[in-house]
Amino acid sequence: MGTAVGGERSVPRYVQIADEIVQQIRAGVLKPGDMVPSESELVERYGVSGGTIRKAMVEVRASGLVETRHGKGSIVKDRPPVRHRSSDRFRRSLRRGGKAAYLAESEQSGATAKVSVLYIGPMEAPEDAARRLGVSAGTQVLARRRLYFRNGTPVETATSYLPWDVVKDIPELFAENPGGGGIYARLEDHGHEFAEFVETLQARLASKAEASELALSPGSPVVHLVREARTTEGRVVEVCDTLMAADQFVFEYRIPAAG
Amino acid sequence: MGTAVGGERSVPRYVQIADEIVQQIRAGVLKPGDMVPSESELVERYGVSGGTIRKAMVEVRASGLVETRHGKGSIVKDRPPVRHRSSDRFRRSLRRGGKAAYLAESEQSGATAKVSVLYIGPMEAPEDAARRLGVSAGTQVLARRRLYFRNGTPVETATSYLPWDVVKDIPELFAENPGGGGIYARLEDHGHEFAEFVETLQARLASKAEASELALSPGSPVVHLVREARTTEGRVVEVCDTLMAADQFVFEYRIPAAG
DNA sequence: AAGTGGTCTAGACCACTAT
DNA sequence: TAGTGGTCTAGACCACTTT
Repeated sequence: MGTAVGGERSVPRYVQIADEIVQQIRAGVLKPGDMVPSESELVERYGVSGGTIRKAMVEVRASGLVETRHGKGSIVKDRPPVRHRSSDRFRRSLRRGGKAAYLAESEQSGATAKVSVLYIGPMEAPEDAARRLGVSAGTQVLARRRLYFRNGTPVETATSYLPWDVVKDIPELFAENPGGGGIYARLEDHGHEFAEFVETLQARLASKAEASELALSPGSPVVHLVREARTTEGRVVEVCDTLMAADQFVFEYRIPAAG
Repeated sequence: MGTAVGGERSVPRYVQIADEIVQQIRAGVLKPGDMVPSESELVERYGVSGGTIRKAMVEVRASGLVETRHGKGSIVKDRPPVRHRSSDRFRRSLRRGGKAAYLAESEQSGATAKVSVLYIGPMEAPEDAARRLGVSAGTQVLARRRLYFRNGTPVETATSYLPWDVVKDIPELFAENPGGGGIYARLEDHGHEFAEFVETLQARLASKAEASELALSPGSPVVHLVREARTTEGRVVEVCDTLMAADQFVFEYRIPAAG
């Protein structure tokens, strides 16, 4: 029945249990790849009801140390060193190497990387992208939608929007692999010289749909990053809208003091 | 009893209810300052048990649109236009104005801003800050710890660490108000010319302690930003470690394409 | 079929806030 | 004191995974 201890300690039992489990992971008692004991086993071990264990596991999941799958159980996640996403990645000199920024960065940090192309083709520009491109909402643009994997798990979705008049004469931009240096190199090949990239970031919790696309537990934080690529003529020729699992990325920006 | 509908719709009842409440807020049926109906009232209205409403309200809180206080209820939050934290804030020309970056930015977006100084004085450098400053851990440095408010609620904590040999001859750096242009202006007054600022950002969920310091619901996302201020001599003369409520900030960075 | 997590119930007691 | 959210229970049924 509803005994409800409460009076003794101010910290709730489910938090205590969650902390204990998290500590076991951090201390290495539970190693990456190990299964966390099942909820019914935890009910026995701690002598509490299922609901309490359930709440505790919600907390444990929020720590990001564990991944839970429905009929299976909870498994301790690998803790890959987070990827360093630097503003240097758009420097012209680093594009010459041939590899796209993502693959280069990932392999440098010793992880396997994969890109899966979800869609390349015409699309009516969403409102935000249209505004940034300087066209009216609903105008047809080229969309390039990708899903990025790291060590086999999806970590980032990205959709690039490019004005149709810019892309219509550049067939490489319709290919899955646009060639060495990525789409920015192709755009510069065709006379669009870049002046700067402007990135805006906002962190928030993933929606249900986003969480499932990135294989995150609900309530996981994500970073929403939108990049505008501006040419020396002052035109935005690409808007890239990306959503990233927050625990997989550290962002680095260098800001010159001059001016 | 445990009837457990389940079979009919795949989307759980508590999610449906949460979405309905969130929609009412977004549509303006519930306006900022309004109280959300009490949980027991929602139990009646939706004909479900308390536990289901409870879970729904957890979802609603996760949206960031609502603030819940214990014996009181849930109130619809003001949705101030998020503050645009631009990389321009460190340009020398914008420092001359006299105001510190934070106050200027906030007032520009029509919000009341306040800074509360928590501590200014000597401190043993934490490991991360020491490494970035190029001193050994535990070395004495000057720490300046502040709490920033926006419209009366805390949104950001920031701690600056500066090497003792740099600050010992600059008395203004020990004052609550270091004068026009902030500490960067004072450092330049004393011959430390800045070359660049390097910021690293990571988003994650707030710990229990952090949540209470920033008056956030547990499970709210925060952004951890660390800035290094580098002089033309290649020395890091300040490390600023800040923690921000994620929903209060949009970050903007401009990246030159040259190089 | 057995075991796992996911949803839901109906009711208890506690702690905080108002009056 | 009345009303609110916060914790907890004991048990039900469902959906997914594995054997």
